[in-house]
Amino acid sequence: MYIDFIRENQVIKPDIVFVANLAGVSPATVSRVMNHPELVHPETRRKVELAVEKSGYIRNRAAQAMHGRRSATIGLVVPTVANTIFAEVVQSFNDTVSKEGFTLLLASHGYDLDREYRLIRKLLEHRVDALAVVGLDHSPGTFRLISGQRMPLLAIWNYLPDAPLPCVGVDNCEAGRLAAEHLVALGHRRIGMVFPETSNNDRARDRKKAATAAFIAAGIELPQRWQITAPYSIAQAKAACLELLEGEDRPSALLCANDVIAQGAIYAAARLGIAIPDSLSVIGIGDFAGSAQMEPALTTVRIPAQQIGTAAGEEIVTAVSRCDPDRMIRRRVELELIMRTSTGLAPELIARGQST
Amino acid sequence: MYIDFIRENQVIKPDIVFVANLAGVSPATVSRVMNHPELVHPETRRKVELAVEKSGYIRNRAAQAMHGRRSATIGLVVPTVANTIFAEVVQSFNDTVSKEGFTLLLASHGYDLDREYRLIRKLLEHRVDALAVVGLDHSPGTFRLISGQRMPLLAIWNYLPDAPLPCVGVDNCEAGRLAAEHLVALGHRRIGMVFPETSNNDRARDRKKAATAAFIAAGIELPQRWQITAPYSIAQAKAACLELLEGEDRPSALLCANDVIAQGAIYAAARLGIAIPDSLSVIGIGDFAGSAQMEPALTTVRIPAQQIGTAAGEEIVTAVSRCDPDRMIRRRVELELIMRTSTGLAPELIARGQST
DNA sequence: TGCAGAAATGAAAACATTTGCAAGACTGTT
DNA sequence: AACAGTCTTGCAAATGTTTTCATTTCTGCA
Repeated sequence: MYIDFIRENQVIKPDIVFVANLAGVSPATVSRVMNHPELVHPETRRKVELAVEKSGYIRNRAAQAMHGRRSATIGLVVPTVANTIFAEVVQSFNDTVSKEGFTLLLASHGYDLDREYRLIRKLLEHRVDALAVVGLDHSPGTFRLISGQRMPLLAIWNYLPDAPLPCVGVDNCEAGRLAAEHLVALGHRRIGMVFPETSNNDRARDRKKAATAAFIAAGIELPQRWQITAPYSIAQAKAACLELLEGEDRPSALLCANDVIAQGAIYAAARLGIAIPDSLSVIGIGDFAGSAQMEPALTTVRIPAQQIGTAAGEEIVTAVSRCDPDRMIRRRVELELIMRTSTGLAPELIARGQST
Repeated sequence: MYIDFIRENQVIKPDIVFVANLAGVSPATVSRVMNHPELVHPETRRKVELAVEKSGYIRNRAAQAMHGRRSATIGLVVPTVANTIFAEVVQSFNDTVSKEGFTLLLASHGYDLDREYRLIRKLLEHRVDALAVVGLDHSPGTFRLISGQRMPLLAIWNYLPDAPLPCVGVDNCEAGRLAAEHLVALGHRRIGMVFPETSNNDRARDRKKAATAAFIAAGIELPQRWQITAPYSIAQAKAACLELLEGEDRPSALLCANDVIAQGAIYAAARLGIAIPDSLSVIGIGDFAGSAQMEPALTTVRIPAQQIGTAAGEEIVTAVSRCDPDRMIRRRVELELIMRTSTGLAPELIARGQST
């Protein structure tokens, strides 16, 4: 099919002037057909489109980007895509911006903020039209880097009223508080918490702080031996919870940093034959895919990942098209406590209920 | 900090000539410092690096790509990233190519091959240095499009000895066969299968075909009422399995297209109080994150996603650096049956064992 | 000191496109 | 038929790099 364009054993990659010649017009006209079709006469347009078709021309975005125009790419930096956690938000964000003609440049740093800095630099080298990052916690270098650029930047997943960055997401403090208050309302007073290392993760940090505050406000003590650390991995969370739950002296409820950890906790309980929710309540945060279907179904604070991804995509697309990098929107997405069957009244209350 | 570079209220984005002037060298030298540092005198190099630092210069990959050099991007097209299915492979693929300085352009088509075509076109516009796609099933347009490009292309996830594309992955026929033979070996003869729509999904199709063949070879009939369809969603798979499993006339084993569906099946059984594996065996394919930790732990055919992602990343990086688009490697990654607690002897056999 | 060869640098062309400007081709009106 | 205005289109400059080639500078050796 492309045999016409092979000369002297050399494959000619059709460029805009090749197409122009083929159509009998100037390169400028071809460019206009690609970018502002309304400016060219319908008949000419048809001729050009035919030539494009015939030559198999694929326009070069690099050259376009070089001209100061848009690169039609958007950078997205996430801690990881391997877990369910961000996969959904990546998906819906991608869908949204893709619909508007943008392509996603994805980078993941594995909760390493130095690596994040380097990745963002690389994305800037590619002249992404906008940049989305997860969370509000970033290295000083990162903040310096992006403040030097005149480019829309958006933090997703987190919301804070006084965030230093435009953001679309949820209030993680509220998430922690909601989860804690639910356990308090059910009468639990012997409470364990399972969180990952919070030093590079503002989401986990906020949740933990707020949950702790809520418990203390309710006059509940949080013994150190029930505060454990596990990364966002079902396997490691399950292992950590097994250790915590075996033996007699265990909490009556577990507040988990997210649903992945909560899943691990539930499996650990199942393994040990601890009845949920009768002997142990487990609450997560996130409401990831599958949490609702588990048996027992997981009580959790729903973070509408899809909604966040879509909203973030919309915000970033409008920011790019308005060419207004300083638009400081902060959009808050609502949380919701989803009560399912993994939490129940504290065993103490049940016992008392039975004895009366 | 960048105040030096603001003139007449106009922010100057430092380009290579700006840096060159600042360092008192020519643009060519700056370019060399960035790309072939060994060619420039250490002292000059230091001066340039200082100027780069001072000006906050970020090199423009678009301009670089335009020069026919590499764009330093690799395109990856997946059906979806929302499920656990491909998330792991995306992650390890990204990690691998990122280590070599490439950035990932990600696109997802939601199992729509026409959309896949359009996305690939867009990636070509961005002049990705190489392209990876999932599976060997693609539209004729896609095949035509990529065969016209002289660019490394790699199919990941699937392996076929006579694949029309270079590929790195597993043999899905073998996966289906392994799963089926395991159930046969356990004595099951009343077998149900839960698969998604296979028209746009060669992986599911191969698995199903091979499993069916294995059952038939073992003289097992597959009544239509036990062959059900459910997409790769825990919720929908659970719903479909609930319907299949309630009532008396149900199979003794379920072969699921992947672990997501198997999870749904297990939850459905749990909901109905069907004992696994005593009354029902469930086998999946994939061994996704969490499958090992479930209670009961899922018996499955392990697809080493991480290994595939890494291997694919390596292959594609060498293909790019060798500039050899016609390198037709086909790399097969080994499957492994992982026996856990979700499968057991057929109830009929247990009963007979008890009666003797 | 002179010279060959190596090392370091600069000048300028090339890459594929977009767009401001200007010119040419129409349209309808007087 | 002349003219003003509107549509179309082409010319050419500009975009930010890389790289070839040529030139200059340096090094070691006679």
